[in-house]
Amino acid sequence: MSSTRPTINDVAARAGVSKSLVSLAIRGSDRVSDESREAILRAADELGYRPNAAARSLADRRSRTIGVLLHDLHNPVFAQVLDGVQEIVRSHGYRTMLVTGHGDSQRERAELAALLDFQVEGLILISHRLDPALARQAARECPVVIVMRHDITGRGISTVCADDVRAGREAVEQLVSLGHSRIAHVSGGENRVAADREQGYREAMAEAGLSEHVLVEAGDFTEAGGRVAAARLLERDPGITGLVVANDLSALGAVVAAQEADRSVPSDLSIVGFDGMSLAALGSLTLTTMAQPLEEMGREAAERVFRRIDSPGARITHDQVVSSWLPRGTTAPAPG
Amino acid sequence: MSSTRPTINDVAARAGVSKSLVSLAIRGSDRVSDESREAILRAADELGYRPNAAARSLADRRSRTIGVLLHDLHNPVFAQVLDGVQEIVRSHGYRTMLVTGHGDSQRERAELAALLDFQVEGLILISHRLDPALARQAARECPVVIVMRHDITGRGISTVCADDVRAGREAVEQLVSLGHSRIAHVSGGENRVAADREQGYREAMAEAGLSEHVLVEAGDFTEAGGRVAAARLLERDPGITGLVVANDLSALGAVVAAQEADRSVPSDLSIVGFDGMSLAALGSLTLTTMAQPLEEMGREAAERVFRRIDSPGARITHDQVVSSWLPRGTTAPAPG
DNA sequence: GTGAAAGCGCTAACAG
DNA sequence: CTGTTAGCGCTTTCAC
Repeated sequence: MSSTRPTINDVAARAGVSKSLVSLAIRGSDRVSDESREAILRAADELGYRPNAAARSLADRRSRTIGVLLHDLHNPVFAQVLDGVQEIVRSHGYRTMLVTGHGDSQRERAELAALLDFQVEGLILISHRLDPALARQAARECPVVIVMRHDITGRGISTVCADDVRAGREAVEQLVSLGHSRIAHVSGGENRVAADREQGYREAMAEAGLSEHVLVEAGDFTEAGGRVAAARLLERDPGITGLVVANDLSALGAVVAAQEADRSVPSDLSIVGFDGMSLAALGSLTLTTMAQPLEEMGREAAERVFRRIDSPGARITHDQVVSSWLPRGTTAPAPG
Repeated sequence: MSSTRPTINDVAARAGVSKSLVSLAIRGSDRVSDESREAILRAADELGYRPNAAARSLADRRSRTIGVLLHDLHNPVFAQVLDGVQEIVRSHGYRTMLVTGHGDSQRERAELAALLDFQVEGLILISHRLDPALARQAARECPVVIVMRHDITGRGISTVCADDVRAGREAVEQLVSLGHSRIAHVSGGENRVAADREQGYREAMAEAGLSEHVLVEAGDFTEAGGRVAAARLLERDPGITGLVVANDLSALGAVVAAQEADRSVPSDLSIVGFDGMSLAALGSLTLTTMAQPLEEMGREAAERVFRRIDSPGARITHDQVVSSWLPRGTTAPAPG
C-alpha cells in the first residue's frame, strides 16, 4: 500500500510543473501563481498526496518536534502537565513526541536516545526518578527543561518546579492549625521531590514544637506504597491524627489503609496529599492536597523550550511555581 | 549545537573506512571485521555520533513506528491499554508514536494526518468518539486496529473489543442477584460503547421482569457527567437501590452524587461501573466494576497490527475479549 | 514565477 | 570483508 504512495514528483508530473513549485505551493508560499497553485493542489488532492515527514525533516534539518519524557501515564498528574505542554507546543506549530521510562533508567536512556535520534529540537523531562546524567547528556544536544526536579542542574538545563520544602511545611502547618499534633509522614522514596517534602514536614514539626511526634515511613509515590506505609504508621503509633503523604496517589492508598485500620477519615484521621491530581477530587472522599499548578507548569516548561529554540543564546532559567493548600474532604479538626 | 552534529561520513572519515561500512557496523552486522568494527564504534563514540532517524527511515522506507491515537490521557483506562500496546511494540523493535484527539474530530483528523505523514506502519485507534470516516481513510494507507469500538468496520480495519451488551447485562444480573430491582442507568453519551452497555442494561432489566423500573439518564463518560446524571436519577426516583454507570470514571462521579444526596454506598445504594480502571480500586471506596482486560486488549491490538505488517495479505480480524464481574466496595445486597 | 541541480544523512545493491 | 554508486522524498539556492 504505502509502497506506491505518491510523492512530490507524482504531483509535479500530474500538475505539469516542477517539483520545487509543488514544494512551495504545498507549504502555501505566495510566490506561486494562482493558476499553478490550483493545479498543484488539485493534483495533490486527486493523488491523495501526503508529504513525507521524514524527508521533510531531513531536508529541512529541523524536526519541528519537542520530545517529552514522562515517568509514566498512570499517574494522571503527568497527563495534566502534558496538557499544558501540548497547548504551547501546538500553538508554535510543533508536535510533541511522548515517551515513558517508568523510572527505569535503562529504559529512560533508550527512550531519550530515540528522541534525540529523531532530532527533537527541545526536550521536556517530567520524571521524579530521572537519572541526572541522562539529562546532562541530552542537554548537550538540545535545550532541556526539567519539570518538578530542581536538583538536576547543569549546562543547558532549565527547571520548572514548585517549592516542595515550603509545600511540605505548609501541609503540616495547616494540620497544626486544625489542632493536630501527632502528625506522621509517608515519604515518597529516593528522589528529591520526596526528600524536599519530607524536609518541609520535619522543619514544620520542629518549629511547631512537635519534634517528638515526628514519625516517617517510606512509600514510593504509588498507591500501593502509600497504603502499606500508612498501615505501618498507624500500627506503630495508633495515636496519630494527621497524615502528610508525599503525593496524591499514595495518599489515596493511605485512605484505604486508614479504613482497613478502622480509622474514619477525616473524623479520626486527617490525610493530606501533594500534587492536585484532578482525579483525587472524586470518589467518595475528595482528597485534601497541596496543589501544584500542573497545567501551568507544563505551559511554562514548553515556553522555556521555545524561548531557547528561538534564541539559542537565551539564558537558562529556574522557575518556581507556588503550591497551594486545597482543603477538601480528608481533613478536619483534630478529634477530641 | 545540532548544527554540527556528526554524521555517518564523519565517523567513516575518522575510522578510515567507507560510510557503508559504518552503516553496517552501527547496525551490528556481522559482515564487518572485528578490527573495522572496533575502529568504527570508537570513532562514533568519540564523535558522539547518533544516527539520524529521519534519514534512516527515508532511506529504509520504513519508520518502524506504530501510531496510537488515544482519546485522552486523563482516563487512566487508556494508559492501561497503552501499556499492553507498548509491550508488544517494543518487543518487535518498533516505537510507538502517541497522539490524543480529545474526541474533537478536527483534532483527531490533524493528529492522524501527522502520524501518516510520518509513515507509521500501523495504526491503533483507541477513542470512543472516533469519527469512522477518519478510520476508513487511514486504513487505506496502513493497517488499522480499532480498540473498544466494534461498530467501525471497513476495508483494512480490525477490531478488538469487549462484548459490551453482554457486560451491560451482567452488571444488571449481578445486582439482581444481590436482591436489587430498582436499578437505574447512567449512560455514556453518543457512542457505540455506551449504547451497547445501555442496551445490555435494558435487555437484562426486561428479562428480569423489571421493565417498569428502567430509568436512564445520559452521562458522557466523564466524572462530572456521571455525577450530574446520577444526581438527577436519585431525584427522579429516590427509591433506586442500584446504579449501573456506563464507565468507571463516571461511576466515581456517581459515588460523589450519592453521598451528596445522603445515600450511603453500598448500604443504601449499590454502584457498578465498567472498564476496570486501576485507580478505581483505590480511594475510600473501591469501585465494583465490569472489568475489561485492558492490557490484554492493548497487546492483542498490537499483535494484530504486526501480523498484518508482516504478512500484508493477513485477514482482517474482529476479536472479542470478555469482561468480568469484579465485586468490590460499592455493591452490597439490596437494603431491607 | 518557475525549473534545474545539489544536497540532507542514511541504506542498499553491486562490484571487487 | 569493503568501497562505490544510487537513490529515499523533500527543500533550497540560483539562474532563467
